[in-house]
Formats: sequence, structure tokens, C-alpha cells
Amino acid sequence: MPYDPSAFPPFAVTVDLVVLTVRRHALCALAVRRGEQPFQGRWALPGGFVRTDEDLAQAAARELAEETGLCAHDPSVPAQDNGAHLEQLATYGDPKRDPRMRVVSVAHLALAPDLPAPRAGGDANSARWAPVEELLQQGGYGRDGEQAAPLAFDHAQILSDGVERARSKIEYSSLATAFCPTEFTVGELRRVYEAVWGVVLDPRNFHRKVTGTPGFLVPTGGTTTRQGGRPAQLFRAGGATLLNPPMLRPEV
Amino acid sequence: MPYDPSAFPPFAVTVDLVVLTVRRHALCALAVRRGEQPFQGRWALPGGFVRTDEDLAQAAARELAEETGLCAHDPSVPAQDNGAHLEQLATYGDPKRDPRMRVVSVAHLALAPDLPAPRAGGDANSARWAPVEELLQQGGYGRDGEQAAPLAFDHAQILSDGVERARSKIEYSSLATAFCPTEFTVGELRRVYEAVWGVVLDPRNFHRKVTGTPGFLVPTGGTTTRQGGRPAQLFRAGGATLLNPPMLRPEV
DNA sequence: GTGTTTATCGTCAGGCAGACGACTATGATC
DNA sequence: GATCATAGTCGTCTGCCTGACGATAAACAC
Repeated sequence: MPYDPSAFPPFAVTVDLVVLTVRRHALCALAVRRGEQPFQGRWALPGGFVRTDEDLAQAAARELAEETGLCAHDPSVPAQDNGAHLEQLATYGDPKRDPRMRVVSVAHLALAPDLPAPRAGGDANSARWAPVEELLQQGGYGRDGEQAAPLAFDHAQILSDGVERARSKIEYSSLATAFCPTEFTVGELRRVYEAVWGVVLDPRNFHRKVTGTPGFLVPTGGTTTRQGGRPAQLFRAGGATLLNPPMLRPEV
Repeated sequence: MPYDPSAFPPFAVTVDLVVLTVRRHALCALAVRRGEQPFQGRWALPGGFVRTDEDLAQAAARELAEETGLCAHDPSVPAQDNGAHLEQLATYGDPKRDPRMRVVSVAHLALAPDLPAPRAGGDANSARWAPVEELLQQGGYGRDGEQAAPLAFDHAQILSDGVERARSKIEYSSLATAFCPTEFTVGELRRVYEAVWGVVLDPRNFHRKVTGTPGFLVPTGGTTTRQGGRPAQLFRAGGATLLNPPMLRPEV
């Protein structure tokens, strides 16, 4: 059978981003308001088409930079600063997921520290951080009294998968530090776990666990009283990426 | 900005399959010999183009059935019989991964019990089970004295990712049973773990662990002496999918 | 029968996690 | 300035799980 390019049905390929952060003790995701059909006016995950000369990871990093100004970490350089963790999540290709045409979307997951404010082309009204439960609940009303319409396309499924990936990955990796600024305290890291998992952890056992895991945290020498109470030691993320034994997520 | 389909560069979308099984105490993958350019005559992972009306999972299940005759499990029906486990692995979209055109490949991972023999369109010479180390090693010669040329395209990377996924997933899930026939012994399951991880496990501790994990194994009442020695109890996979606490992979 | 192989049950010590007491160091309030 | 509230840090104790390994059981080969 000779090679015949015309025999292969053409697809559009996009990247969609699940950008997660922790704000005010809640796990939040970046949502943008759609300006065009279909799903005009509805909230959606940021994303866009992959360019001809671009790798998938490059496309995701470009979209992330466009939406948030974040520079994506190269996973092979864990100690990099001022960047977010970015990894491929999964690919969604239901033939009917976009009514216009056949679109295959390669979803990526980004974890970022708390950022000042989203900017989507400078339009503050068309991008926001929203708690993931708010974005995922069907119907009802959000915090601002805004109708919580379901996300556009299959983005609720994508967001749900991304949240589940983040929840499980902070168990056995040091990825939770990606939600923290460069220097952070044990308490701040604990509040990240509590927000992502939606649980309350024992501060004493948590402290023992994270400070006792070699390579997880490196003390910087400084202290802070950001949270009130006794000053806390400041740490930086250590070189370790895999936690062994892992953090244990309490039973629900 | 109005909607303009011609503005989106067209991609070809394929599914590639990492089909793993355990044969003769070795982790093996299904490889097919390429009949056309590029990489003509080289070994590659089975795969093919996604059809216009097909979901990605459907396309992967179709390719799996074409290559092996296996019927893919629906992951939501864990107790299904005579089928392989199939899940999405990752997506590979380097602009240069296929010299002909821009191809994005959605790789899937399939785990199957030991099968009689591969069939690729009836041509036994163009498909085989090969130990993964043999497929992944650069250069050298395989068991049959065959030159172990690297796999076509980026399939070595895909296979490597699939093997790593399988290795980690049998730690915390009951997926290892997907390598076993419907009824199996604790020893057979242990040999699966040993082959996939490339380690030797203590039979007594392994027995205690798997029989003590609720929902992992269900005794069928029968016994067998397939392996010689004292007859062993036969088990079926239980309903549990997640193992908590997980199986521990020994340090290297 | 004897040896070999595999399966299965038990024992014991060490490590780790959950529960929780105690103490420390700051800011807020009276 | 004393008191209180808050958050951080260090310890202790108990129970569970794992790794190491002894012992027994039930088949087959000779």
C-alpha cells in the first residue's frame, strides 16, 4: 500500500491548560471567558492551537506564558526559579468534543505559586482564579453570585483529571513545593497539602515527616512571622523529586 | 477574530500501542516489522491512524484487536474476562518525529496475559513478542542473533515510558493481575512482579501481603500444580483496583 | 524412601505513622 | 507589662507493616 497523505483525515491539535494554584487556603484553577462561539461567554480552560513548528510542550509553555507570564520549568532542571511546574496530563479526542471540527486536545497540568492576578491579553474581566469546586459543580452560584455554568467543551473532565493528578502526585513527589514561593515555611507547605487534599493535617506529624525526609526541604537560615505566632524557619525545595516513603493522604 | 478553519495547521493523529506481557519470566512487548518507508524493515510499535468518527480509546482498542485479537477492557468494568487492560499513556508530537508529515501520536498502554502468538495480518514473520530490554538496548544482538536495531520513530521513548508506567502502576494498583490468566496462583502473580520489576521477591512476605490485602485476590477454591511442588490455591482478581498500602518495590 | 521444588504459616525486630502532651516564641489585648 | 491567642517545634507512646528468616506441608522425580 503506497503512502498517500490524502488518506489521513486531518485533525486540529490544541493544548489546554489546567493551571492550579493555592489561594486563601483553596485550590484554584485559571479560567478564561470565551469570547466567541461555541460556548461564547462561558468559562473555559486556557489553551490554543499548536503551531506547525512547535512541540507539544513548547506550545503548552507558550500558552502558559501568554496567560500568566509564568515561565515553565524544564522538569530536568528542578532547582529553577520563578517558574511553574508543567507536565503533560492527557489527551482528549472525542469526535464530538468540539462542534466545529475534529479537535484533539493535549491537556497539560501547571502548578504555580500564588500569583498577583491573571491577565488574559490585559483583559482582567476575562480571566480569573476560581476554586476548583466552584468550577466543577454543576449549576448553583459561585462566590460572586455569578452563575456557575459548567465549563465549556469537556473542560470539566479535563480539570477534574488535572486536580486528581495533582492530588495524587503530591503524595509521592515533592511537587507541592511548586505551589509555594521560593522560600516558605513548613506551615505554608502544610496548608498547601490541606488545600489540595481538602483535609486537615496534624502540624506536628507533618513537621516531623517533611523535615525528616532527606532532600525534600533545605533550610535557608532565615525565619519569618508571616503567619503570626512563633517565627518559623524558612526552607527552600531540596533536590529530591520523589518522596520515599510517600506522604500519606488521610482517608476521607 | 472570526473563526477560520484554514488558519489551523492540519495534523495527522495516530495511536501507538505499548502492549506488554510476561513470557518466560521476562517482560515482553509486542513489536511489528515496518513494511514501508520510513524505517522500512525496522521494528516498531503497532499503531495506526485514528479514523474520523473514532474516539482515541476506540482507535486504540481497534488496533489492539487487529494486532492481537484481544478485546480491551472497559476500565469501568474491572471484572471483565478475556480482555486486556488498556489505558492512555502519553502523547508525542515532536514536529520531526515523522519525516513525512506532522504526526501526533497518542500512545496507549495495554497489559495482556501471555498469548499464544502474535498475528499481524496473518504474517507471523512481521510481529513478535520481544523482551523489553532487547527492544530498548541500542545496538547489540537479540536472542535470535538478530541485529537489535533501535525501534522506529520515537518508539523507544514511548516503550520506555510505557514500561515505567507499568512498573509504577503495579505498585499501587491491582493491575499486575492483568498479566495473569483468569485464574492464577500467588506464585504466578509473584513471578509477574519479579519480571516487571526485574527483582526477586521473598515468597513468604509476598504471599502474606497479597492475601492480606482486602479485595485484591479472591480464592476460587481450586488448586493447581502447574509449577510443580506443593499444589497452590487458585485465585481470581478481586474487585479492588487500588492497593493501600501499596506493594513496595525493593530498592535497586 | 530421599531429595527437590513450591506453597504456606509463624516469629521477631525495626521503622514509620497517628494521636497527642509539652514547650517556645511571637503579636494582640487588656 | 501581664495575659491570651496563635503558630511552630520537639518528644513520647502505641500499633501496624515490612523485611529477614525458620519451619512445615504437599506434590513430583529418582
